[in-house]
Amino acid sequence: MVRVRFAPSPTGYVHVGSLRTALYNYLFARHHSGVNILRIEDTDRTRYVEGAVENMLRTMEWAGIAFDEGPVQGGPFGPYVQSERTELYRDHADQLIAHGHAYACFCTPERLDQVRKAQQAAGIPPMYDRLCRNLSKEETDRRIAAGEPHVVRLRVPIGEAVRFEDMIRGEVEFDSRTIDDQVLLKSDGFPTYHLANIVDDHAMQITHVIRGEEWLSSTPKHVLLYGAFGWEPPKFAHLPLLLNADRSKLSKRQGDVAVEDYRDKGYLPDALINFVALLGWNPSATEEIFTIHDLIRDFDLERVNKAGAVFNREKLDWMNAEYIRKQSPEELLPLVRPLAQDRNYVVSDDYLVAVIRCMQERVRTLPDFVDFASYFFIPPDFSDVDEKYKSKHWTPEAKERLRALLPDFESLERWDHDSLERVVRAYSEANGLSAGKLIHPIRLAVTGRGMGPGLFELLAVIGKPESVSRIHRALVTLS
RNA sequence: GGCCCCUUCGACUAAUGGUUAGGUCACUACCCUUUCACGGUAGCAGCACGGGUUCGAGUCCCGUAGGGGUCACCA
Repeated sequence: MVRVRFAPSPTGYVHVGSLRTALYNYLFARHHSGVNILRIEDTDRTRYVEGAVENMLRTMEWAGIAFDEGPVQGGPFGPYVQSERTELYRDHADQLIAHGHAYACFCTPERLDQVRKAQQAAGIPPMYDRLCRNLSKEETDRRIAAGEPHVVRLRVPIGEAVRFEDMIRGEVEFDSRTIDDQVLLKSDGFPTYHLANIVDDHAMQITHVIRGEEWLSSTPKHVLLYGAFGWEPPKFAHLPLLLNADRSKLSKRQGDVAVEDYRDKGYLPDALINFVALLGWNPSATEEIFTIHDLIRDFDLERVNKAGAVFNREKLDWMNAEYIRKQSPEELLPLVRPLAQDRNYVVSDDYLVAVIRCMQERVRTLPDFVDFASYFFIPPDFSDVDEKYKSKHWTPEAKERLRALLPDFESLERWDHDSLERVVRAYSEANGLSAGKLIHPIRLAVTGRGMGPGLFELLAVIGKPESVSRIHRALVTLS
């Protein structure tokens, strides 16, 4: 039975890289009819962020990533929050010490800092100098009994090759001389990531550890820990990193990295998921749009790439537009409604649906529905009018034609697309001009813009009284 | 700097050792068209470099260069 886990630390928002890690875990679990587990890694009390867990839960739900075991749904291996399992870690640290695989270290942060600086100055790799590694049991016990602050460190074997098989990269080997005597238990009694992670992965019977490549270099420590406990390590799969445009690790400084940012900017969850799924993995290379079911059916860790992938916003925009086009206007309504509300646009559902239908194939994100087409909600004020378009189409002759056409509009009984088109075409034919000579000035007068939906459908949505009055008004105010 | 990982169009990627190196985004042109989009057609553009193995290398091996990650009582 495949059992995988997504193990975020609650830092306040969900990084898109974390989203992809969570997604791959989810896809892998579902593909193999396995179990997807959520575990909160909150062992750093100094980084505690109020509400971060709740936010993460909400974001995962928005993204459609479900968990079979976790803090919300519980499960046979709980609790699924590390800060509630500290006793377990302490017991295991003791066990390690008892078997000689770990030792207490009394070095102060100040001393460690000094040692590190000296090493850097000397040009040698900064590592713990192992001062406390060979303290006698008596001295150790005495100092602990005296209440001296200490940490517990892993006793890394000397001169051993540590190797493991990575499902994505193949065999990876480290010389244990390059591995630090890692702190396992901090002086506050909380475990570090390394200890808690291994203890929990084993306790929760995790079969595959799927995580970001930034963990690759600490994996030998984990392998050593499994060995020290006498446990069989899980299979590892280290995912390539998500990158900025300059190919550095995707970071906050260079744009949006939080899933919440994309949600708030009007990206659909299915689009984000589809996009992020294809960053580092591709099942066919000819198809780009995949439903979550497609992804589950096709997902295969063996096909995950080794190299990092640049997060390309333009392709995400395109994909989001694809997803928006695939929805029905009615499905989009509840997503657009709050945006209209935010801008104090008061319109009926029917009206909003009509606007959505007009704009659907012209937007990339949800807010575009209301921001690209504010004229559906409020009259244009021409403050940001396209001067080129205006000078080309808002000529004295054009205004004359509009004045002449207006009575036909005012007397029009059925104000719908076809009737409007008939009237405009009839007029232009009768006067020997192309329909564009009428269409553009009307568009400008009614919308204040030189682009947008077809004029007749747009007028039909805005309605007769408003359209006619806007034309009248433009005729007097717009010079 | 040590260690580890990586390297196909600008970006995401495909290619049993035998292809004119394919697709998608972006970009360009054209078509459609009342504008903008959508849609359609075409185009631009890539195997980091050097050796080796092989009849044949993007693909296997070695090296070089470049990029990245990591070196905390953070995860």
